[in-house]
Amino acid sequence: MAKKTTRKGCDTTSAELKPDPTADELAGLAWAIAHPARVQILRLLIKRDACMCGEIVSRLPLAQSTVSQHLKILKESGLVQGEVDGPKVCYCVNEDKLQRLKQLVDGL
Amino acid sequence: MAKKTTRKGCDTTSAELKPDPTADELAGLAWAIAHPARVQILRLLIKRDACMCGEIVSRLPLAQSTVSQHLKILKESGLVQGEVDGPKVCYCVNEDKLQRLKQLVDGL
DNA sequence: ACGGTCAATCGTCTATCTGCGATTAACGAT
DNA sequence: ATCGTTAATCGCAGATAGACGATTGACCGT
Repeated sequence: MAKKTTRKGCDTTSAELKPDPTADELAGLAWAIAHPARVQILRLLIKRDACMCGEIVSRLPLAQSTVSQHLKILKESGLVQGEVDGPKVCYCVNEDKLQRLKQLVDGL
Repeated sequence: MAKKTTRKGCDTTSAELKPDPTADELAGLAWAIAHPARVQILRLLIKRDACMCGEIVSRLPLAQSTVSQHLKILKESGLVQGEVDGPKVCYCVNEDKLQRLKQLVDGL
């Protein structure tokens, strides 16, 4: 079987999938910004309009716990990192990861 | 304790959130590629290594129905469009949307 | 008209996301 | 040591994603 016409000269015998680690990397980073609230949070941090969780809460129509959750997701993606500053936490963008995201998207 | 009562009532002081429609737009496009399988599908279509659903199925370790679901999501995002070609459907990338995604990410 | 091929949809199941209030934990200041 | 501020976590609920097999639908050939 597998008599499908050679569509593009590429191996028609099913190359299966290559490990393609960048697919997971890109998907993970994209997932981090796949929610409007997280996009807005990220933008606030990029523009340095906000830095602490409380500031973000006051700018978004979301509860503090919800914002904290989104921040957690952003942190896990690596796009954002938090520096403990006393009882507060100052969040800032991880420029390297942000550039990596741009690079991966641009290379699509 | 204090009085966290009027949580949403005391927001008037700050700028709240700007409508920021691009946040939703970016989140929507990011969501489309927020899954490794969809990243790989998109890449196959970009490289034109594959065009039909069946071809994609043979390259990914996923069932046909699952691939069809992912294609549906990609279509709904606008990144991909399908042209009916007889009993088959030839999927191809919507370059405009792809460029828009790159633009939005780059503008972060 | 009838199969055969291809893709979409249906139904189901599990796992995760999203949101919130309430609670807990960490820290600085008094 | 205690209090007030700030953020993280817990527990709960509803909604949705993700995967699959099975079915349905569309279309081309004979």
